Amino acid sequence: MKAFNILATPILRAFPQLAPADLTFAPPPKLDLGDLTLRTFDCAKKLQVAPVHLASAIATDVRFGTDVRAVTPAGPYVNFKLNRDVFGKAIVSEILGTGPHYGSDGSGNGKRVLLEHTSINPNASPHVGRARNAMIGDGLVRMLRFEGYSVEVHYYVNDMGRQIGLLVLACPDPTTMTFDAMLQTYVAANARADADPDFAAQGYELLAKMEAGDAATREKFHAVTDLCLQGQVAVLGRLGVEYDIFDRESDYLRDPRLDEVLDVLREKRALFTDEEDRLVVDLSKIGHGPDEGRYFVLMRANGSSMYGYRDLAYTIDKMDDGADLNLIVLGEDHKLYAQQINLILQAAGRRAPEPLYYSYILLKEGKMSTRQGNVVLLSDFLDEATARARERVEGQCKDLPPEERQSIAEKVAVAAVRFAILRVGPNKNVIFDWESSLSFTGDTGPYVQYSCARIASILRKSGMTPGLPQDTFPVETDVEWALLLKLAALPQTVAAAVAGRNCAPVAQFALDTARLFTAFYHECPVLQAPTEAQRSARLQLCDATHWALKNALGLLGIEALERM
RNA sequence: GCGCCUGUAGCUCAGUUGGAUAGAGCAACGGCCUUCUAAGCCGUAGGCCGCGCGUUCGAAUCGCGCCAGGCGCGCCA
Repeated sequence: MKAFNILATPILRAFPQLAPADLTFAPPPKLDLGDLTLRTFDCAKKLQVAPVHLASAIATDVRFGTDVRAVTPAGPYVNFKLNRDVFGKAIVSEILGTGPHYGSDGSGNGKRVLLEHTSINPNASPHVGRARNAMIGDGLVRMLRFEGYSVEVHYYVNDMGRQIGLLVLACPDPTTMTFDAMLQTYVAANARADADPDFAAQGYELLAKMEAGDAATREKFHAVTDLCLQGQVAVLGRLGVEYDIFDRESDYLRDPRLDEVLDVLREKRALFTDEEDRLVVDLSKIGHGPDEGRYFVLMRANGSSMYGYRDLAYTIDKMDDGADLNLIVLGEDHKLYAQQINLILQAAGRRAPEPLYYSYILLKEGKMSTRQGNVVLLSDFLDEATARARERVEGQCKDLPPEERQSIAEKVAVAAVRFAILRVGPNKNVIFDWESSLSFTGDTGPYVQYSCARIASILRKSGMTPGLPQDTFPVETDVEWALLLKLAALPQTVAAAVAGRNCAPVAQFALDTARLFTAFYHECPVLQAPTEAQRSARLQLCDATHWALKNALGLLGIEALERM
C-alpha cells in the first residue's frame, strides 16, 4: 500500500540496509496506542540489533513529515499517530484508482499456470465432499488470474477403470439413461459386484476390451461417461466452476515418453514382474524409505493397465507443457500416491506437479461414499439453500421481477456453500451439518453479500458520480479509521493467500471488512452526514469498501449483490 | 504397527508464520426497527490453546514424548 510510503521512505533512508518488504505496518491492538504500528522484529534481525533498541532509534532519530503527529516506541513496537485525513485520502485514492484490480500485485504477469482440479470419476452426481476439490481449485484459479497469471484449468476425466467398467456393464442402453438415475445404477452395480464374482469378472473383461481398442466397447464407455461428465459439469457450473480443457484418461493408454521412464526403472532394477504376473515398481530402489507403499502396481496380470500407469503418462504430458507453475488439487487420501508418482518421475529426471491437499467433508455417520450411496448431493444442497434464500428475497425484494429474485436466491446459495468451505483451512476435516450449512447469519457468505447490498443501496441513493477524492477527506471517527486500515490490507492478504495456496485468508478479510463496515454503517450517517465534506468522504469510503469486498468475494467465486 | 494431517469458548472456526491483554460466529441471557436493507447492531456470560517435558527475553505457534480423531499403506481411482 503506497499510502504508507510516507512512513516507510524516511525509515528506509535512515536504514539503507532495509528493503521495503521488511517493514510490516499493522493496526495496533487498540487505537488509543496509535493509528498504526510498525513491528520491528524482522528489521531488527536483518540489522542485528535488539528490536527494543531499533524501535527507540526509529522514534528518536528518524525525521518524519508533518503528517506524522507522534512516534512512540513501545518495547519492540513503534506506534504512530497520524494525520488520518491525509492517510485516509491516500488509501481511498489508491483503491478507487485501481478499482477491479485493487488487491492485485501483478506478480503473475507473463507467467503461465497449468492447474488440474476436481477430476472426479464420471459415475454419478457429485456430493458436497467432492465439490470441496472444485471450490478449492477454482478459488486458486481466481486468485492466480487476479495476480496476473495466465491459468489453464484442466479436468482429468477418469473414463476407465473398474468402477466405470461396472457402471457401463449395468447400463445396457446408455441413450435411455438419465444423469439423475446414474447414482442408483452405480450403487447397485457396486453392490452386485461385491456379491457376485461373475459380474465383477465381466466388468474386468469389458475393461480389457476397452483397453484393447474394441470400437463398440469404446463407444459405449464414451456414451456413459459423456452423459455423466455433462451432468457433473452442469452441477459444478451452478457453483460457478468452469474448466478450460477436459483430458480423457482413455487417451493416455500408450505413450513413448512413459516407455522411456519404464526403461530407466528397469535399469535401476526397480521394475519387475511379480509371482502373479503383475508389472510392479519397487520404489525402495529409487529412494522410498518405509516398507509401507513400497510397491506400485502398473499392470494387471491380464495386461490391462492400472490407474497409476495411465496417470503417469498424463502427468508427463502435463509437465511437458512447460508452464511456470503446475498445480494439482488432491484429496488427502492421495498423499502417498502422489509421492509415489513423484518418485518414479524423479528417477527418470522428470518432475511432478505441486500437489495441494484437502481433507474430507464427513457426515456425522462417517465418510461420504458415492459407492455406498450415503452422500449429500451438491445439487440437493444447492436446491435446498436456494429455496431458503428465496423465502427471504420474496419478502425483501417485492418490487423485483421473479426471475431476478430467483437469480439472487441462487447467488446467495452459492455464497453460503463456497464461503463455508473456503473459509476453513483445507487440511481440516469438516463435519457436514445441514442446519449450520444453510444458515445465512453470522460468519457467512450471505452476511458479506448483505453488507455489499447495503453499500450499493447507499451509493444508489447518493447520486454520487464515481471519482477520486478531490479536496479535504475528513476521517472523524475510530470506526472509519479501523475500516480504512483493513481495506489497506487486501494486497498483502491476497499475496499471502497465493503464496500459501489457501483462500481462507481472503474469506477472513471479507468477513472482517464486512463487520467493520457494518459498525461504520451503524455509527456514521453517510447520506445525512453533518457536513458536505464528510458526506463526500464517507461516500468515497463506501465506494472503496465496495471494491475491496467485490474483489475479495470474486476471488472466492462469490458475487457481490446490489440487492438482496 | 508405520507414515502424513488435525486438536483453541458448549458447538463451528480465525489467529498476520515466535510477539502487546488469544479473537469471531452459532447456541444462551438482556437490550435496539418513525432513522442510509433487522440476512443487522449493542451488551452479558463463556478459555489448563488435548496432556507433559523442553528450546528463549517471549510459545496457541518451534522440538521430543504421550492421548484422541481423520487419511493412507500390492491387481480401487
